[in-house]
Amino acid sequence: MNYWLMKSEPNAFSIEDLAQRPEQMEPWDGVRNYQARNFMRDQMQTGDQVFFYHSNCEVPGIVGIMEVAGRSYPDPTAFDPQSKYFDSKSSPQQPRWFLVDVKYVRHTRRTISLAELKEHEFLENMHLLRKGNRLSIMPVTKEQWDYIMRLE
DNA sequence: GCCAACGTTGGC
DNA sequence: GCCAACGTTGGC
Repeated sequence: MNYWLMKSEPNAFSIEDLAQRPEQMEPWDGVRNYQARNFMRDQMQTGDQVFFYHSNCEVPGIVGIMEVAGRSYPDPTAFDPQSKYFDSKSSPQQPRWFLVDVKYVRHTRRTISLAELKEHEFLENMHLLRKGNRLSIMPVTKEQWDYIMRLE
């Protein structure tokens, strides 16, 4: 089993949005970064555990936990000219962008803020905390995962 | 709103 | 292949 962190701007899609349909799978669409795509396409497996991270908001941080609900498949929004994620260079025959479905697990008991995460030397190697990091999907080690769970 | 850091694009 | 210009991310 792998561990991940996935960012979303709560204005666009928040943990509350995800929690509204706890039994349903939600497609994590719109990712248009190759590194993030590769994680989803090549490495994510059903049952992987994921931190839901709110970015670009008042208190950026980890707000919940979700689960990968299946293997990746081509992102249909890339084929849809009406979608803001449309990419003419991606076709069903040769898809460029992939996604996975995710499933709500739970909120964390509180927001574990970016500022707080930065205070922990143990976490200094997290992708999230590295200078200039802009990845929206990144792996988390089991050790980092367990450590953060104990902060909660 | 600012701006640093980064990724992508495209001319050469 | 280089690199300047541009667009985006995301903390602050």
